[in-house]
Amino acid sequence: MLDIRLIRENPDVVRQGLEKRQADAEVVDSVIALDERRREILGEVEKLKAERNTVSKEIGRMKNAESRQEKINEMRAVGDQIKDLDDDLRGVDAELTSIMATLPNIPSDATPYGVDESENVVLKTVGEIPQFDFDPQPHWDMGPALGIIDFERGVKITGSRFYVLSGAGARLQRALIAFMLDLHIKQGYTEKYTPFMVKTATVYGAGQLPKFVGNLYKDHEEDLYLVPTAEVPLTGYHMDEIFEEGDLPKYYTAYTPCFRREKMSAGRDVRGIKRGHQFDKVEMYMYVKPEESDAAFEKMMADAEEVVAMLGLPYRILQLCTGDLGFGATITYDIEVWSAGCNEWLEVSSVSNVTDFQARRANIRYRPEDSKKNRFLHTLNGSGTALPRIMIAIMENYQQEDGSIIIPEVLRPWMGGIEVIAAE
RNA sequence: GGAGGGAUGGCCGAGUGGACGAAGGCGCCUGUCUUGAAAACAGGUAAGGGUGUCCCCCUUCGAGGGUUCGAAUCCCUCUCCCUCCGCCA
Repeated sequence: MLDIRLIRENPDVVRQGLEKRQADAEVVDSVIALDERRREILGEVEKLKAERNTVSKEIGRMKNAESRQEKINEMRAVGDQIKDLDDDLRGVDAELTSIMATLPNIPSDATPYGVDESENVVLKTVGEIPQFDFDPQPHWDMGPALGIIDFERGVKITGSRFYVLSGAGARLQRALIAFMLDLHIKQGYTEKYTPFMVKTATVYGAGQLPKFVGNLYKDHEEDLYLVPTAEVPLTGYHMDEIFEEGDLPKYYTAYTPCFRREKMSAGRDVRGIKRGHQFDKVEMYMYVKPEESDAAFEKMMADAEEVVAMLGLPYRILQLCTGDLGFGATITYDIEVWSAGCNEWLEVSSVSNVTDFQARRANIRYRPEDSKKNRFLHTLNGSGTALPRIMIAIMENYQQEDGSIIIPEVLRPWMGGIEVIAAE
């Protein structure tokens, strides 16, 4: 959610921000009109309420029955007016917030302008793209051949875009999760195990609603959503709370499965495990003071980078342009790893500074030491990292001619010492 | 799933139609006293909003509706928590 004051006082900043994102900037005008109307009604209704409050107190003290009744009648009329105005106000308010809820965050000045993902900027590329003296296979061939990914069983028990990991494949994923969580703990994050189902207010607070209803799974009977990312419960974790300044920053990491309907990507990436309706992810999340969020962003980025670096995967870092930024983000870096079999860069992490956008929606503030006024804090989120795609990169980049896979050294402690995954 | 009880400020806890944004206590802050601290005493101590800026107004006593001139207090709906029974990993 944007600050209504920003829109009121600097509408051009907001318009330009929306335009940079290739979003419709005209809504700003309706927001301003509604805001004006709202404050107009508010002024009127508050004046009437003030009158009613003072007169009602007088009535309580009045002895003379006649003049007392007269005042009561007067106030009854005032009460009717208040009721009408309150109804108007409710209507205007609802309309205003429903529009506000659909406005994305304003891009940071540090985010380069661009129309769409084709204009994202490669900041750096690290590691050598592996060369093979044989034809490297894609994971969707390797997985079934090694008996570690079972696509047919996944489809049988659930449907398309579901798969079963088996034996060393399942264990590899579990090793990666443990490796990442342990690394993030060392980097200063506190591990959280959160609910995988959340209520509407929680999804709204993280900014996934109302805009992304179509991508969420929902239990309509209980009115609960399956989390599309750990970012959602980690935002909700401190919803409606006020921190003391000294309690910040808070760094959290959490493993969760993520559930996404992928309605927008129907027919895309249907092969392999690149885009499933259910995938696992380890997430990093930060609550920080506004003046610290730029530095926090750099830290989180470095922390995510360490994951892929330690795994020895060739990767590159992309800075998203304004046209490709996520809904709540002001600035985002993506990490992509190379996959030798699919022959493409795979996005495994996305680190964003959301500034006060989620904090405002979820009502998360802190009390500055030198001020009475509570302020919204800043939140950041980043994957550290998404499991299936990391699995793809490991399988494809560490493959050998006989179809076996070498396990990266750093994972072996969690693999029971297994060094190679080979066909039985 | 069945039966009952509850939700008030940072915490405990009073309050069943008017002087209650809310007694009292704890905690915290400031001042007096003190070389300093403690104690004692005095004062202060919620959030949000407003074409208000040290003065005021509005809203908020789990949430949302309603009754009333006036609601923490009465009515309705919902949520959450606790106790007992049943079921269960």
